[in-house]
Amino acid sequence: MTDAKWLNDEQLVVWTRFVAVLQLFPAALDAQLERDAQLTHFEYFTLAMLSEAPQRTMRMTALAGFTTASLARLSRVVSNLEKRGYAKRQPCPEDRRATNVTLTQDGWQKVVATAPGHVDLVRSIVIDTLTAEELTQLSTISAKLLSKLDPQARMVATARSQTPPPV
Amino acid sequence: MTDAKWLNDEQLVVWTRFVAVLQLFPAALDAQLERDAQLTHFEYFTLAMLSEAPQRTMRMTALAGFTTASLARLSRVVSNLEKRGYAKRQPCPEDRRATNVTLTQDGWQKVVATAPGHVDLVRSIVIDTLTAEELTQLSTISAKLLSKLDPQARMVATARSQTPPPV
DNA sequence: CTCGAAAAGTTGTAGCTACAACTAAATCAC
DNA sequence: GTGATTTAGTTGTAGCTACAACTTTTCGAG
Repeated sequence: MTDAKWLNDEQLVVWTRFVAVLQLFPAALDAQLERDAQLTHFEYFTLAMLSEAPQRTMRMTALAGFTTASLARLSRVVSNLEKRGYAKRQPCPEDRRATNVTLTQDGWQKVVATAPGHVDLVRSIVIDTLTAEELTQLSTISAKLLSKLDPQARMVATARSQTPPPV
Repeated sequence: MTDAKWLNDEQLVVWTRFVAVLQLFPAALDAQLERDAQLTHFEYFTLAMLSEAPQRTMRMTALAGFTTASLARLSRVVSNLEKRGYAKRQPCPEDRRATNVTLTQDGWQKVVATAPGHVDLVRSIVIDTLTAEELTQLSTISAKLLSKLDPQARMVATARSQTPPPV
């Protein structure tokens, strides 16, 4: 690895702060969504990704990529969403190993109903707090971190399309 | 809340990327520490904070502040660390509601042994990946986010002192 | 003083996640 | 073609965390 053993004071401050962000941010997202929509952030994000896919349908593996999750984790979460009527699984005709997940009408409406409040939170914490310049910086920095965290970039560039509900 | 309903494309990219970081970073930290030292990142961070406290001792509530955790969570983790001989609890004489946690000799050695490998990871993902300028930016941005995530700033500025093992 | 509220911790319970083991289908090599 | 490997997905199990309920002690008001 690298040579220097410890972090200097400045580096330590950055790191410590960032660790706090890593700790608090997911909790804040979960708290808002759980309170307002009885969804974890991961569940919401999964529904949101599905809502933007063509036909609102995606293969499990693709969805796992978009949500940066393991197939195991996604499988459990989709089962749960299915139980609640927000998603539906169907065997994929082209590849009989694969499974297609589709957002149901209820799932779509859930996303539509939930998105505004969630976007408000994201705006209030990130978008409206940082300057345009800082937002750009965060974008660049995140991309660099991701290149180390996920070298093969399984987490695709998030193909955009369609109309509303985004993240 | 704010008025605009959706995020524009740029904002969406930033947010999506950042969500991926939020997802992958903790997993990477846990994976390295679990593999090399049979510790979660939260456990390691707890030990590291203790290692820098005067007397290597802190009240539960203070430690909860430094680790940005709830008392409930910390209590369980400290119990576990105690079972493994890395920490020790003692009733606080000044306030009989309170509990002091102390890093044991074993705990200290665990931190000393674990820190280098962990610092390597942190360097390789963050410190060495970003330019000095970007590090400063990340620091500023993190501070701004924290001001929203934790307005009362329970998470103190991480009083520094003593010698090695830092984070 | 003394009573009600706040602070410091702990713990039961339910839900989520990681890891590993496992099935089934598609591919690749020869 | 046929067996070995890889890909897609599911599920058992153990461990971690959040939330809420509950003690015990301290503090503040009157």
